[in-house]
Amino acid sequence: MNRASSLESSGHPVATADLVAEIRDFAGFGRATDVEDVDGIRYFVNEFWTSAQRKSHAIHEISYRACFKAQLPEFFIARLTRAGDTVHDPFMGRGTTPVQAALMGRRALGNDINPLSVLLTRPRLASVSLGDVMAALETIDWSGGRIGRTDLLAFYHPTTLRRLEALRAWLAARAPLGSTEVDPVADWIRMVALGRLSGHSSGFFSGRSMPPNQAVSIRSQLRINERLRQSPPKRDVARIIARKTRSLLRDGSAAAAVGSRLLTGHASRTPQIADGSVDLVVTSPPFLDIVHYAADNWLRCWFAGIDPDRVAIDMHRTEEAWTDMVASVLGEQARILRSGGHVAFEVGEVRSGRVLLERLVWRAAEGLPFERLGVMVNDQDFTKTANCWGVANGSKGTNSNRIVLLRRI
DNA sequence: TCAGCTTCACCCATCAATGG
DNA sequence: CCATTGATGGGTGAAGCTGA
Repeated sequence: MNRASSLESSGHPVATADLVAEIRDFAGFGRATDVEDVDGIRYFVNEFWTSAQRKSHAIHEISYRACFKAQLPEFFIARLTRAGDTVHDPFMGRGTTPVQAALMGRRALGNDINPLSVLLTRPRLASVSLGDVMAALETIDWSGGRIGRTDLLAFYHPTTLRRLEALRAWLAARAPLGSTEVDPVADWIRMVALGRLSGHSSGFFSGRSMPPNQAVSIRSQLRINERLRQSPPKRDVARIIARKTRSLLRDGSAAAAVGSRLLTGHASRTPQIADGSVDLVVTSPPFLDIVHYAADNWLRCWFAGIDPDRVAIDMHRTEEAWTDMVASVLGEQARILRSGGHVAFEVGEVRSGRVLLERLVWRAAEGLPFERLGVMVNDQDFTKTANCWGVANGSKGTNSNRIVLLRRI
């Protein structure tokens, strides 16, 4: 079958015969790809997708620390798969890859060590409507909540906290953790609530706080309250959930994702996925010890009823340990990929560009059944949270997507 | 034991861009 | 107009390490 010349119904060209040629010849933003060899690795530098914020499907817009733009998986899914093919992300985070795959009619697989990932991703692979959500919110007894943790009053007005406790109890009955029999509407409501727990506007349950992708400690919140002379305002939890639901669904939802599967475990051990059953892997691992997922997620763990101490998120401090981790994950991807399938493995520059993680990934792939096609660098300006500590955008931290491209032999 | 050094743990609390 | 979004790193002091 000549995949290179076929076009699927969505209009995306599929399964290019030569990904490297397409990247080399790419000029979608009026700029030619800069190709250079550094220490035997071929780099392709260009702007490959838009740098503008919020240009992908609205259903992606849930808060999570460290997530790539949906345009990244879209770029590879469009070129390397066709409708019905299987796409996997072993480090799915908020689930950008599986959700984008489902939106494009692919079978979506995903995994993450953090149990929050399934809670944030699964509801967006189901078919839920605003009407379903509004109706369910009507059935909740909002006055029935009992405050368990008074320290959370640093974030919430007592009435808000009682409402959140009522919602937690309702969720525990309708969509218990670890159960496969969850009510998809309750599952959706929990996903939305997890993104509204803290923030800096009236669309969040808390008083003014840091953005919800990095919840501050109780102590810090008390200091913020003092400095701003605020006490947390009363919030209409149901109204906030309804409003965010409307926003998330404004572009529609994923057409009931067929055969999707989400796992909670190590990226290097996914025995639930059969040998040779995957067409494309698009992923991005944690970058060394840069992002502290456990600390960021304490408030969400409370809401969801997850014991944060039981979430064993590995931190790889040294480059050697990190490279070993990547090698074991790539070994597992080699097992589940079909011959001719691809891996797009994204990293960023860390430690002010002194550590080039893509070189470590390149080395980790050595000896595995992969053809190493090169490193694609998506180079563009964007703004980020580091501004709040006076770190200028574009100067420090991660400012580009660097994607190691592999083809399964 | 201790000086001298390195590493670790923790704290901090924006603003530009975009879309409704 | 206003709500919402976004892959930190430098400063600090404690703790750890090394060699005499």
